[in-house]
Amino acid sequence: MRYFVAVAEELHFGRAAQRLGIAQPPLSRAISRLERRLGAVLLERTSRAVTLTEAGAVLLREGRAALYAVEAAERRTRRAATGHHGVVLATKAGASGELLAKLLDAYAAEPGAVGVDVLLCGIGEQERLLRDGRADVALLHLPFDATAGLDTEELHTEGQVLLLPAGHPLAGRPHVRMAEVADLPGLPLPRWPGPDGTYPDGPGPQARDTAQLYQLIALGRACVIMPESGGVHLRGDLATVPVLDAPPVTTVIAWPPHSRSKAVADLVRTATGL
Amino acid sequence: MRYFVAVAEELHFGRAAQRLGIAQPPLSRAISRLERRLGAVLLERTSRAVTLTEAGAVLLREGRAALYAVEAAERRTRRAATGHHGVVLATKAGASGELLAKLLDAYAAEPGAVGVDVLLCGIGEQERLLRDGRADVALLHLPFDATAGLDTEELHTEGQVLLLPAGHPLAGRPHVRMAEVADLPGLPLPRWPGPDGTYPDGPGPQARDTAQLYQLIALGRACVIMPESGGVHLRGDLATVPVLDAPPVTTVIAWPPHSRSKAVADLVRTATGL
DNA sequence: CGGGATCGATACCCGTGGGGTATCGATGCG
DNA sequence: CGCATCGATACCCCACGGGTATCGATCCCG
Repeated sequence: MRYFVAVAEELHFGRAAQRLGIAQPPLSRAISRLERRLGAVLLERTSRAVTLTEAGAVLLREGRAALYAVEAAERRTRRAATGHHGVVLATKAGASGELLAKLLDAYAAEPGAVGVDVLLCGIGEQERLLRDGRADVALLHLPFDATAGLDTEELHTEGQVLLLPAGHPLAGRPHVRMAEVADLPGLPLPRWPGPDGTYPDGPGPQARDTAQLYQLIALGRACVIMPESGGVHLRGDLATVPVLDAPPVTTVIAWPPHSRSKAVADLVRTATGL
Repeated sequence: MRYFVAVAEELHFGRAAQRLGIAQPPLSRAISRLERRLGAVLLERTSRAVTLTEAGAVLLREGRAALYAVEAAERRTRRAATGHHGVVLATKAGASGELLAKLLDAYAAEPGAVGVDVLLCGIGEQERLLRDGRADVALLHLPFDATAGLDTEELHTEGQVLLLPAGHPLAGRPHVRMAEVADLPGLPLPRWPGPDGTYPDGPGPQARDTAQLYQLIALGRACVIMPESGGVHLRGDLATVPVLDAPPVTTVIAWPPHSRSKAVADLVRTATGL
C-alpha cells in the first residue's frame, strides 16, 4: 500500500522507488502483484508516462486513509504505553491566538486537567495530524479546512478583514468588497505552500508564515484577507479594513472520531463553554 | 494487526490462532514481535488468563479502525475496477420503510441516477458496513446508532410508540410513559443479538428480526418500544400506544467521510430535500 | 532516419521472516 | 500429587520480498 501510494503520487516508478529506499524492479513487481490481488488495473503505464486509472484514484484516496489509520494506531499505542497522559493540540501558527490562550487557561483550571502540548503547524496540516495520530485535538477554520471524517464543535464565527500597508489608499475606508480586492494594482494575494511544500503556480509573492506575510504587506508587495482576530495585534505599518462580503470564518475544535480520551472530552467541553 | 485484534477479542491465543487459521506458536511470536516493535506491552498473560493492558486497549480500538480502512480500500477499489457504478445503501431490516421507499423513488427520478442496491442488515451493523467499504451510504437512527467518524444529514425526527398485543389492557390508552412499560408483567422487552451474533444475558425472549418480534408480541410474550413509522402497517393482532417520554428518534443519512461519489452526493441531496 | 537516453518489465539469485511440529514450563484443579 | 491447560521456546523449512543485470519500447535529437 505504501508502495502504491508513493507511485501514485510520483507517477514515476524510479522516483517512487528512490523515495521508498528500494530498487525499481521490486517496486514494479509489488505493484503488479497488488493489481493481480485486487483484480484491477491501477496504473496505465507506457514507457514514457504513468497515469492513474479510475480504480487507481480510488485506491490512492482510500489507501492514504488506511495508511494514516495504521500510523495513528502505532503512534497512539506508543503514547499510551509511556503512561504519559498529556494531549496534543494542533493549530495553525499565528491563528486564533486569543481563543487558544483563553482555552488553555480555562482548561488548566479544570479539575483533572492534564498537560497540553501545542503543536503549531502549517496551513491545512491539522487534519493530517489528527488522522495519523500525531495530534489529539485541533483548532480548524471553516470553510478553509476540511473536516470530513472528524468530529467537531463550533466555537466562534467572525468576519474577515483586508490587511494592507498602512499608507495604502484603501486603508482609510470604513469597509471594502471582495470585488475591489480581487485585483488591486501591485497588491496581489500571496501564494502559500501546499501540503507537499511546493508553491502553486501563478502571480503573487510566496509566503510561508505570518511573519513573512506581514513583512510582504508592510513592503507593499501583497495584501491578504484574514479573520478579524488575526488582525488585532497589528504592527504600526499595517492597516485593516473589514471586507463586507467575505465569507465568515468559523473556528471549530475537532478531534478524531474514535477518541475515548477524557482529556480531549474535557478540552472540548471547556472550549464550547467559553 | 489482524493477529492482535483476534487475540484481543478472544483473550485466548489458542482460539485466536484457530480463528486465524494458523498454529498457536507463530501467533505467540507475532504478538511478541509486535510488542517489541511498538515498545509496548499489549497483553498481560499468565498461563491461565490473558488480559489487555491500557496500551492494548488503545491498539484494539485503533487497529480495528485501521483494518476496516484497509478492507474498505480493497473493496472500493475492486468495485471501482468493475466499472459498475451502482451504490449500496445499508439500512436496518424493517425500519424506515416508508422513508426509504420515498427516497428510492425520488432518487430514481433524478437525472444521472445510478442503480441502488439496498443492503438490509442487523441492528448497529450499518456503521461497520460503511467503514469497511461494503456500503456507500446508510440510514441510521439516533440515538441508537453511533455516527462517530461518519458524515451525516438529519432527515426526520419522530416519537416512539409502544407495540403490544391488541387485547392488552394498555392497548386502549391514549398514551403511556416509560416507567409504566419498564416492567409490564409478562411482557418483557426482547433481547437482540449483538454484532457477534450472540444474545446478551438477561430476561426476555430472543428475537432476530421484526417478523420474529411481531410474532412474539402477538403471542403476548413481549412488547417493544419503536419509532412511530415502524408501527404504521400493523397486523390486526397488534396495537400501538404513543410513549410520551421516550427519547425522539432521528433518522439520518450517513456516508463515509471521504466519499467522492456523485451518486452518494445526489442521494444525500435528494434525501434532505424530501 | 538512426543512435542514445529514459523508463518500466523481466530473469535470476539470495537471505530473511513467517509458518509448521515438537516440546517445555507454569498454573490451576481434582 | 498427577493431570490438563495454555502460552513460550526450540528447531526446521520454504516462500516471498529485495538486489543486480538486462531487455524492450518509446521519445528526442542530430
